[in-house]
Amino acid sequence: MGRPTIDDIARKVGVSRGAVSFALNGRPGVSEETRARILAAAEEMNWSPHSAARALGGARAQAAGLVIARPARTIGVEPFFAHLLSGLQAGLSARSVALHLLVVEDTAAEIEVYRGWAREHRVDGFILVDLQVSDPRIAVIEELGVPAVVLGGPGKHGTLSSVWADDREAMLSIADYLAALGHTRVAHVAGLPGFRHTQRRIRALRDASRRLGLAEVLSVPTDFSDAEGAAATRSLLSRATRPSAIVYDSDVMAVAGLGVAAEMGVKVPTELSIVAFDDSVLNRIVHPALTALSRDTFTLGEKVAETLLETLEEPSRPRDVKTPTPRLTVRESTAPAAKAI
Amino acid sequence: MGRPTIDDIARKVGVSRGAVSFALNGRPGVSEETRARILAAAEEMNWSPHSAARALGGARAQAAGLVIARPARTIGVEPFFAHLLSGLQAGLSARSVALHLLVVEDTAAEIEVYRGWAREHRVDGFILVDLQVSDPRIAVIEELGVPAVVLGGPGKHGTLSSVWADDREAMLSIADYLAALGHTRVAHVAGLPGFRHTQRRIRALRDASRRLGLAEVLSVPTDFSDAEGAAATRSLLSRATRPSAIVYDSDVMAVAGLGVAAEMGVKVPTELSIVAFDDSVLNRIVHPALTALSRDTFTLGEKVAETLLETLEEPSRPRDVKTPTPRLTVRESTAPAAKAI
DNA sequence: CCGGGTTGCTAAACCGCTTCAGTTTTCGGG
DNA sequence: CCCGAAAACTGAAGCGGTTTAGCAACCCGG
Repeated sequence: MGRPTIDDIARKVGVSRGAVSFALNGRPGVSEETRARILAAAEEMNWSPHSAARALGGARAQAAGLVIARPARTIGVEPFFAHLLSGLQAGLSARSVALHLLVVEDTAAEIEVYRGWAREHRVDGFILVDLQVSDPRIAVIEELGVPAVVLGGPGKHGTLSSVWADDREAMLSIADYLAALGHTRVAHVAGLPGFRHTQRRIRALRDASRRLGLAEVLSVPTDFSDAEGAAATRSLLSRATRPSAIVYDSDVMAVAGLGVAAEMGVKVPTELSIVAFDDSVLNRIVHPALTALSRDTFTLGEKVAETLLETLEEPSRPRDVKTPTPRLTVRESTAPAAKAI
Repeated sequence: MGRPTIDDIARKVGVSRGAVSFALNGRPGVSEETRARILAAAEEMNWSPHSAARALGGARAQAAGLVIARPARTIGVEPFFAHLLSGLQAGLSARSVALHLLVVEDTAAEIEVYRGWAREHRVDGFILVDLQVSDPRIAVIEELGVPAVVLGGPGKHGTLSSVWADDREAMLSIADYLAALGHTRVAHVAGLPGFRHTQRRIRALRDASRRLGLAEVLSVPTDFSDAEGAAATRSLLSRATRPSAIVYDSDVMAVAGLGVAAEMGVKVPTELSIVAFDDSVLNRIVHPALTALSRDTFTLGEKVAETLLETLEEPSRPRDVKTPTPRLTVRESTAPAAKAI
């Protein structure tokens, strides 16, 4: 015989199907005594609900959807996503909600997937990452009427929940630290200019440099790849007055930059300080180890999961969660600025 | 009004529900003319099937399950999984099969998830990774009667399909290359001894060293972490007669090892050659760039997806797919052995 | 012109669970 | 001891598809 159904249990216990359903879902309508017998029988028969059948009656699909729009081969270069995923998992699986994951090439494809999944009732909610400056996805999700949480903020995005860390404040703390070390010529190898957090970081650094009286900050946008990170570094270090400190928007680019410094004979940290805006093993295993902003991506993922679950419960009340501002982990790649060039 | 259902289409076209189902699924039972009208209506109404409803009637869930049993925080340290995921996605989404992903702490939990997902009909098939020496999961999956493909081979695993690369041959090619460079004292920083591929690599290297007349090879097992990779390297380089070449079972450990060499003043590649058994940006961005065995993990993922889809079609006939043996990409970390110590 | 096989379609059952309108039982208050 | 309300439970409808049995119309050969 196949998997046991709710009917099998009903027959065995000698009650109706409805009663079994009530008992198994902890709703009123059955006596405690009957409930206990039903639960025992279910346990004994090793029953578990057929997820599809449940989802049919308009109920939850018990799944969340995450679509990542990046060229497939570049994914996983940074540990960021993997950590985020782990955290998401941890948060979701606690309530046995599964994660539907898809990697697509671009935002257009991403939006199509949202449409499809919503129509097919495959998921109960979405998680949006890589928030863009003027993000077309927000409107679509709102139109679909599916709960969602946006990673990256700050502030609400229409009716959607959001979870965010204060990139601005984080960048300011880096600037403060470098200024305190005596650096005046600070450069910035940024990420994709279309991303919201890239813009926030660029602006924060510029503001800080004004306040601290640093020379004009140079922010170079890249596509987050190691190749562009290296290229940007090469160009920065080739300038007549080269920067004494560089902030990188990702760990991969920071490591690539470190390599370029070595290649060009620029000593780290005596001649050049390096700070990565993201932490992972990568920063630890190179020499010198890189000073980095440690945000706990795993916990961030958990937070996102939690927020999504809450939003599912109460779709009418979107959340706005700020996560702790990441702190600087100082390692060997930062030192006081050299007196002369 | 909510999403259109098959009934709406039937009403609109003026046929029965069954006819619509036939038409939409390309089965005989309707005339070409009616079929065309139904398809047009479905298109116009922007209909798509409710996945749960479909899954109910015993049909496919259109999802594959992947459970990874590793401590959540260590996941994503290596790009391997991310690349594999991307490839899987590419392969599965071509036929719009989704991927159910879960990260758990250990094999026991992993097995529980398989049981649950199978009972709940959440997935049509499983993908097993990190094949262990005597793997308890195989028997469980077989007992559950759910199609699956095992990544890591060689050979069939009971009734399950498998996809594998020839680790043995790959390791032999590394040994041959190192021997040709004149290295006689080769060491090996291996991965988890419980994994099948770790054992195969260790054995292959030992066999090769006999054949090539190298000194006894030292294989040090680790947990794949950068910390243990560094520790193993430190211990190897502290020996009275230290190795002139080290092969690492992962890129992360290789980079960590490179760091230790620098820390101990051992010059790479003049005094020590380093080879990584796995390739990624990591190997490219450090200096010197690491010679590595490049397996195309993305394509591997695609292959796994493809194999799973085939197995779903014909569960009775398990596949056994061998992928191309990875090739050595030589960079700057390998050189002829120094004449004297 | 009739019998038998196709073809094209309909109606209804079914998948496993939830939910809701009722019905029966229990129980407390007057 | 009766009445009404609450509690416990039943039975059936419904969710959105697939599938099967059945039926009418048509085609063809003898």
